[in-house]
Amino acid sequence: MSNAKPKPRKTRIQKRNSEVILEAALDVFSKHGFRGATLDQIANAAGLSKPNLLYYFSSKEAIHAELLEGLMDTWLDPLRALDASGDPKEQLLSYMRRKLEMSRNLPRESRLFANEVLQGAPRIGSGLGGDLKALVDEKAAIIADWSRSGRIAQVDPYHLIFSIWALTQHYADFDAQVRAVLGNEDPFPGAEAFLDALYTKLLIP
Amino acid sequence: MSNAKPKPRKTRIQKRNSEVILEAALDVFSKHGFRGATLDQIANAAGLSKPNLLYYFSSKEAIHAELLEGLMDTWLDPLRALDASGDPKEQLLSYMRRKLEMSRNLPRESRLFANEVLQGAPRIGSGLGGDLKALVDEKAAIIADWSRSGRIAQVDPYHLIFSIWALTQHYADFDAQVRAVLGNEDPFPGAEAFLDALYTKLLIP
DNA sequence: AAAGTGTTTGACCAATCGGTCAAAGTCACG
DNA sequence: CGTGACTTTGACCGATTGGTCAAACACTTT
Repeated sequence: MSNAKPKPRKTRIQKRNSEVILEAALDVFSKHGFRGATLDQIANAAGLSKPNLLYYFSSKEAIHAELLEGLMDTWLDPLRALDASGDPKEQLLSYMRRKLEMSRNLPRESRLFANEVLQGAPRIGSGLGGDLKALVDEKAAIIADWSRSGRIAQVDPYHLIFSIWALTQHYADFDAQVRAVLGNEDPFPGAEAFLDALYTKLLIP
Repeated sequence: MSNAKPKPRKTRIQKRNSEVILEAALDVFSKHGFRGATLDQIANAAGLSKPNLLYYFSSKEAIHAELLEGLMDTWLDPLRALDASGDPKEQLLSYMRRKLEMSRNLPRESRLFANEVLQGAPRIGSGLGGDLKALVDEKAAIIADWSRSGRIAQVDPYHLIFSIWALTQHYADFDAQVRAVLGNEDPFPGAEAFLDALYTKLLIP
């Protein structure tokens, strides 16, 4: 509240080490959750000493907060790209594919969010109620319009968005379960084919 | 490996306190994850002292393990009920509805599993690769038969099952996010209507 | 090369963690 | 009522945790 962190990294070393720390922290936090992660693990993964970590970030919470904040934008980008003037079915399928690709390419980020939301989003609550809700409301209105004008089937736009989140992130968040069932085969090609068919059929007016 | 825990509770007090402890532990573990939960929290929630907890369970891990094991059956029951001789669409929709109902009525159980799987299922790995995989393989074969005989559309049975897991459990596991977007409105009626339409359309041959 | 700024670390700390133990208390039952 | 088994707990322990601090080190600038 009182003292805004000095975001702008000044020196070359500061920039490099901050990035190294955030990268290591993403690894550790996504694997063990906030409470399960330790500063020693992060410091070790970053190749720095623990006091050195705390020279760059004032606390464990500060690292976690900066990670989440920095990721939020990336995470919501695909939804932002949903274009009211595009072809409805194409827009929604492309949104789904982008989210699925993010699950494949950024599974740690997905699990970081999942850990946070699972436990009630205690450290991000405001971000969900604010930016996220506003964005979803805006895009849900677009989808509702598409439904109303008969360009896609009648669907609840909120649950449609939820379904895209759930189905795509599942492959990152529940990777252990998916792999336990499928063996070590890459699930993403099959997932994309399935989801393509699923949403194509759903959206037919 | 060496010494099987004496499962059978003998006295009345033992039965009662074991249940109280497991109930409290479910609350705490599902809210904070294994690492985030403390014995003091569980003891406090159960209304017992910490040493008293450890009189009934030999360790924190033992409580967690018994919780997971006891829940696994309940959790897989709806899938077990999938009947090869029933009507395909009705069977699958009814499986989905049961899972959705479990998300509504047993959200703590859902989050307990989610926490465990999210972190790579370190304390349950064998259960996933064994019982779960066998059950899913069996039911996937049934669904594949339905597809092959043209009674439902051509769908990958594994991803169909994953989708039911993802879509139903999402409402329990990501409750914080759902509520942040929808307000405090109950999401389940809308979810059921949406999922009904989704799977009805998907399964049409 | 000297001074000042920025960086790194070993040693340390209070708090909390899971878990132990001996002693005290309570219960069932002959 | 008395006795033996069952139950409860306060005090305690070693390990780990997030975090501090002063001193050492390195780098840049003049």
